[in-house]
Amino acid sequence: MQSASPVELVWLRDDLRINDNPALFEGMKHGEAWALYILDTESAGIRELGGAAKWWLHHALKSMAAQLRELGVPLILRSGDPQKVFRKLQKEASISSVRWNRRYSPSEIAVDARIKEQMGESGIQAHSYCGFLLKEPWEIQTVGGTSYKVFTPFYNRLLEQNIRKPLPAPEAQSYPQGNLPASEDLASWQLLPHSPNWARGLEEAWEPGENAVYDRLELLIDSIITQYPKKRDRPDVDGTSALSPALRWGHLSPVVLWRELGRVASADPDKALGCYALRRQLAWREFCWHLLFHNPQMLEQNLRAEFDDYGWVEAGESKEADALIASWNRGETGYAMVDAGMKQLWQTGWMHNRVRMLVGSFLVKNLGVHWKVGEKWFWDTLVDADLASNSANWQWVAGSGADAAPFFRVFNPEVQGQKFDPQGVYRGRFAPLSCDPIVDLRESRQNALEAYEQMRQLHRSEQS
DNA sequence: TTTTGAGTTGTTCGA
DNA sequence: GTCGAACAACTCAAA
Repeated sequence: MQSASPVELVWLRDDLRINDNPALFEGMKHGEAWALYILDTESAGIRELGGAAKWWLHHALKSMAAQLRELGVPLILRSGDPQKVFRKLQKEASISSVRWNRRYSPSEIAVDARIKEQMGESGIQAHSYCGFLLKEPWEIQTVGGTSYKVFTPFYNRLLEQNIRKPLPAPEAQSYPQGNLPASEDLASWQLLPHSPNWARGLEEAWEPGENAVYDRLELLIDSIITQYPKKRDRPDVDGTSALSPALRWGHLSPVVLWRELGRVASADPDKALGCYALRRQLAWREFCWHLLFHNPQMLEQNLRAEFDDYGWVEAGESKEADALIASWNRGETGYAMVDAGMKQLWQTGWMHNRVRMLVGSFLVKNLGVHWKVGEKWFWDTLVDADLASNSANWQWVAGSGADAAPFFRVFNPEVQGQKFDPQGVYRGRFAPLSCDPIVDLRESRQNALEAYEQMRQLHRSEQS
């Protein structure tokens, strides 16, 4: 089943788009291109996708396959260990080169490095590109040549950078005539939930894939952006970009968004503040990947080691602990803002940014539960679950991160409700029924502050 | 090497 | 009702 001339293989991962996709663009430029997506179920350290992410991936791949078909590019689906997948594919077809856009988590870097090596041994070219971030994590450096640990100076340095021009969608090629290597059936991957189908709310809320992105971007630029600095904090209105899943799955290139915001800011002064505020948020995504790239241990460990002594409750530690965690998971804490957030997450696979902070603060500080418990739950339930953002932001909330909120900053869900959901619209939509509070806010806050004080003293005595 | 200024997103208390 | 201070020093980044 040898193809007539060697093919350009484009290995798709978190870049399910045709616009500004460097690997796809270059592959198609150099010859007949085929696209490949591997569901990696075997590589060491690769985290299995959460349920909501699997749902998204299923639909995103379907959408991407259709887009690629129009470009004349076949999409081959394979599952298993990428090394074995490539070895097999090398026997089934004559491959000239493999291209991909880089990934940055420690285990993914390891996988990609092995593939690059394997290609080298087989005499196949391997090229990687920057398509997931604005800048490579190693390109942003302090004056001293080290990585950043504080957001603001990182952001200022990012603003000095030239952000490249986006690439257009590639021109179509004619769909390959001969036999193609077999593709696995997407349905056989069983990414969709079955009995029960808990994804109905997700189906109503989202349309995975690149097609839906540009409608949302248009709405954002036409109207939302003007009010963005104020309304992005309001969970009761449609005031955020809602582009996080598109960025997570690569339906939207951060470069496209960054440049578009720059263009709009200079074209319309009324929108400039909103554009810069959203750019700043996009820079947070960038900062999280910068942090993870330079501190790969942060997926598992507190970035500030003294928090190892905090004494957070872990899952499975006791019946009482598991009951608290279960109440939080289900949105049955008795605090309407927390419960609304957790129910929004469960129903739609997404939660408003401000509410994420508040439910996080509640879990870690008021319930005294380890941030890893929350991190895992978010990983499983968010359609935009992003490894770097998730771990960096949970550590931020917990106070254990490099540039974290001071620990004494404890969100009060009732005060937050008054401020950001003044009419109770958000609470009413997602948590109309309330139960008895599972903890006392004042008392649990006091306990947290005391435990923090104890940890600090322990840390000080350890140091001396 | 030392110094200096700054650091996403909050709450509570008391004047 | 409103406003400023306290909460806690500590680390980072740049000069």
